[in-house]
Amino acid sequence: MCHYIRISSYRAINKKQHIVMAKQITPRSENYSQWYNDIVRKAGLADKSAVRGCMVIKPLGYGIWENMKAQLDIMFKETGHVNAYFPLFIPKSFLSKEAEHVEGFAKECAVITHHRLMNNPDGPGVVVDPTAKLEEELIVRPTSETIIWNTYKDWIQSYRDLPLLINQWANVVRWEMRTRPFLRTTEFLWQEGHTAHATSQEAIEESKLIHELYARFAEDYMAMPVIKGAKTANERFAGAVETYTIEALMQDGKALQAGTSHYLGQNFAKAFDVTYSDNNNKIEHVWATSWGVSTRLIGGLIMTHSDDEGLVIPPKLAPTQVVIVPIPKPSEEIIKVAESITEKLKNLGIRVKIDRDDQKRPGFKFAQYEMEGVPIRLGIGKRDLEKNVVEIARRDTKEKSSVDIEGIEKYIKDLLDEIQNNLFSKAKKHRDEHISVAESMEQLTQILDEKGGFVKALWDGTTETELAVKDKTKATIRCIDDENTLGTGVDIMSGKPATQTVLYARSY
RNA sequence: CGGGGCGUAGCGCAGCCCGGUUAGCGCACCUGGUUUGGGACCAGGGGGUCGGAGGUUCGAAUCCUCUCGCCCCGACCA
Repeated sequence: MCHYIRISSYRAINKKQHIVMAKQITPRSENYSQWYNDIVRKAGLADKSAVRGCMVIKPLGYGIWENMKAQLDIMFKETGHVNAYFPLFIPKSFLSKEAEHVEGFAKECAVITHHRLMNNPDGPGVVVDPTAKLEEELIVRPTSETIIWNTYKDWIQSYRDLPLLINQWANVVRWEMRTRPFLRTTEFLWQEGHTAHATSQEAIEESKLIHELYARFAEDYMAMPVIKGAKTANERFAGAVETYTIEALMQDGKALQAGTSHYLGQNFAKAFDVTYSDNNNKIEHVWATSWGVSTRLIGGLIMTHSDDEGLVIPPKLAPTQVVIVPIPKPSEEIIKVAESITEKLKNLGIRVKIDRDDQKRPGFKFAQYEMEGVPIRLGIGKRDLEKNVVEIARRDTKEKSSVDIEGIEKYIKDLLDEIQNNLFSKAKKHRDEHISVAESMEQLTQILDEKGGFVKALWDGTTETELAVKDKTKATIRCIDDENTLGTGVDIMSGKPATQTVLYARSY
């Protein structure tokens, strides 16, 4: 049976509409970061808040996060992890126990010094009560390694207690100089896994397992292709022996670090004196990992798929996958059909919504749902019902077609998969087209300026060279190429012998 | 913290330079009507201590001083 009766495109829009739309959302070509801000605000993902650097995550943004969280949580549990929850506050002294760790985070910590307010004796309002000063200040966690390892000390005695595989869903605070919605906010939501192992080998395997898991999540669920690799010493997490990263490429050619998994060696075990007895009753320090992804992923999602009409959400993460719009507005007859389709879709686990508003006109709603990134829109009007069809519009290609109501649920289920796959292929094509090779600094600079994206080059392995390149080009080493594609030769910056291939990019 | 810019209705802005009726416009909102297959139209209506404090003046959104906040660009970073 052929479902397609008519295919048309609504890419062509008249001049007046162009002007109307331009008022609503800045085109990417004009100003990419303004476009990003417009998407966040106008699609209703997040709002500014009264607090500097902090955002209100609105239902659409939070719905995407909930879907990400639900899937990641399944994946963590499938790999043997369990959830727990540790305090928001960390005693100041904990932070300084691991030298590199405190070095990395000290400059961006919110500090609690008092625990009570009082009426202002000199006027209206309240002031901090000076007598309520804390003996030891508390830090609002920028990450939880320290409080968790302080706890693990009591939990781990024997090799039988290992491995300890714990994740927590939490909020953290990092007092950044400059913030951007989702990409870098003062407070953000994330998950942080913290595991303890009996051997170095096991801990390394764990960190690689999660690295792999993150890449799978990014590609299969977010439809966001990523490059996997290790960070350089300079870019490593404060306190880690090795940091594995997934790096995505945004539409403007800048890279985004989308998730990191750290092998911590025995650094935290030693700092917090976490030891276990092995099966020979010998005392050893445990080996550790930590790993996290945050609401930053939503920023990555936006800059991977969305367009000048608004947000585009991959079906697997879309809070609403299908919206049904009665045309021109709800009637008893249309609602009856809509509800019957809804029922069938829900039975297949598809998230569907009927627009029951009777005020706005269809054109307005179409534009609105495109702005909000709903993957599939069904239009049902009298004209369709006469032919027993509905109009299907897909968000990714903006194609419209008429499809028989009979068997529509299967058609939609397949179409959701197709959209998911199409978004991934499109993003992958863009990413692949933006991986270049530079054999000289001139080439590197030229590629970064004209094309953007990842640029492979040989590196001599020194931080000095890495920083010199950053100074010259604003690009950093996003990760070390696992396969060392370029083999051996000389570093493009220093001219010294080089045995490692790295990927440079300007990044968020 | 450096360099730019901006605070006037929920949002976007004009007015300020050159002080002078009742502070205005678009969107949004409310009411009524006509409409309704790609962002409807007409009519009526509500909403403002002009970021805050002080000053100059008969009179301040407008001039002066101080202050608070925000945005963009850098350094920092997931």
